[in-house]
Amino acid sequence: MPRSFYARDTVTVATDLLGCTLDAGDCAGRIVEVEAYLGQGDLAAHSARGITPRTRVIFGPPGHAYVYFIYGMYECLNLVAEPDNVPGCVLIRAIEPLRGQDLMAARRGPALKQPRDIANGPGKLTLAMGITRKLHNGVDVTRAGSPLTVREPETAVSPSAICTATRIGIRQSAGLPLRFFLRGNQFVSRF
DNA sequence: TGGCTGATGCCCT
DNA sequence: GGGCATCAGCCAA
Repeated sequence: MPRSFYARDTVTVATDLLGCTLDAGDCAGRIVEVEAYLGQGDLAAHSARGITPRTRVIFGPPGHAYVYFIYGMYECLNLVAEPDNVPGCVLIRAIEPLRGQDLMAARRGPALKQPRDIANGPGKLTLAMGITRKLHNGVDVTRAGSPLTVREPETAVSPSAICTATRIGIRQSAGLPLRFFLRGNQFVSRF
């Protein structure tokens, strides 16, 4: 997807990312669940307290990856939205595996029981796809040859197929309807 | 089936 | 030093 795709308001980018193919080179999947983190009035967003060494990329140009470390052991992937200097990003929470399933399952390790659990959560997704701060934070996902790219949906997503809910695992601004997922998809983390 | 908890490290106050 | 955009295993029902 071109940079203009990401240079829009965060909620629009979030819903339009549903159905897109996320490609990490040796594996790929269909985005089925996302959350929007806004620049203003959203205390759950890392950008809520301004620019810090960690949040710098969220304030940078759109179409870049923001990867952060959480709970001492997990990485989470976001895609930066909004024009340059305006904060806003989309957390990628779950994918439906399309390519490299065996590799992803191997990366997840022996704890993995069912195929649907390969990447149905932000920490599982980055582990399965080999996404890390060291390799992926700040990379331009619109650049050909980037270690992380996004393509338009293989099958179109109709607006009626998108469910809206509150975000998972946050305390502040918890009531905002900023989580979006594909209706009935078995690879979503929570229905 | 659902709730609780330990693991574990970084960021920011 | 407190809190955190998580996960898996354990326990009680």
